[in-house]
Amino acid sequence: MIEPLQLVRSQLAEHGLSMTGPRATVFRVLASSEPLTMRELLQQCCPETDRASVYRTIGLFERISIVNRIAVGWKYRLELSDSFQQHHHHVHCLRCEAVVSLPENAALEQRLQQLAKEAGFELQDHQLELRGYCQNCRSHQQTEPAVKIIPT
Amino acid sequence: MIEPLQLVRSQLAEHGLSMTGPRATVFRVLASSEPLTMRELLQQCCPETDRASVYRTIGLFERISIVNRIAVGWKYRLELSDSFQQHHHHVHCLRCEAVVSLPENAALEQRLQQLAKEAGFELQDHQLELRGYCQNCRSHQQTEPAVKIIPT
DNA sequence: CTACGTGCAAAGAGTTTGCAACCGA
DNA sequence: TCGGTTGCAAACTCTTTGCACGTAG
Repeated sequence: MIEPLQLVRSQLAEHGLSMTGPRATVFRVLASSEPLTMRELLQQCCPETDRASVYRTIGLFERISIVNRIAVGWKYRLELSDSFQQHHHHVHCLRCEAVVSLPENAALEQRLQQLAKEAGFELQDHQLELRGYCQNCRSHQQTEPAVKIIPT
Repeated sequence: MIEPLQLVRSQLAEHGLSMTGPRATVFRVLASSEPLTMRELLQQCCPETDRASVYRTIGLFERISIVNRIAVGWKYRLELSDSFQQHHHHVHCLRCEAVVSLPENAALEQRLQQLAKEAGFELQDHQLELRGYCQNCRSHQQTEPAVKIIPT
């Protein structure tokens, strides 16, 4: 992997756009961790960078394929695209909320390709999220009432 | 399949809650179509029913597993849970936005189970979204510029 | 120099909450 | 009757936009 920031700079240049402070900040923050929520990203970028710029940068990065929005639960998170890290999926612990990356799996990818084809679709992209309980949470799990009542 | 509304009524009863007009409306609307965005659901329920009640009902239905929020793109949509329709996944056309249900696929489900297990997770649930171009859109597709510039 | 970018403030969506009136079992 | 429910309005959170100033190439 070459200097990733340079890759971003050149992607921007291809579109006649330039590398700037806010863009570098957003990239750096995303590069340093697991997928982030927008809230977390904002917390790490502001007030050094304005919220609006973070939103604009994310929008731009998505359009030129530097960033992906992925679904975790029904909320989205942001992570660098497959140009910056290997294609992968996530497992998400329903108790501790941990998000873990799964190793790439060629057989799975191939099967999905096949599935789409059978439905008459030309597959461009996909996202998969597994949800369950991680090893740690399973051992510390307390017994739960059979029927949970959570009104309103 | 028995009268689905009765099933909802009994699920509610189990939690000491009751079937009401707004709840029936939300259920009926969801039962009659492909996964809806919250906006679409609101359009079909209001003003007959208040927005707040729709939100509250969806929240409740999720907690007692009548409704699922699924990710389509990075936005969510609402659909009835697997108690009311067979477990399935979706393909989503990137051009015409159509959302199509895929037939259940046992081999795939099994493989996912396996994958999670290898990562030390006990799989509870999962969601998969395929994205691509449907047959129709592929034939009508126009040539696109190699590099799209979409500033700001 | 000039088009692209930024911060700030205000406007817009989308969603939640407090409260008094209402209703289903 | 008595909690659970609802409508309404207000409050909040998240995201987008207009504009004048700043800046990379």
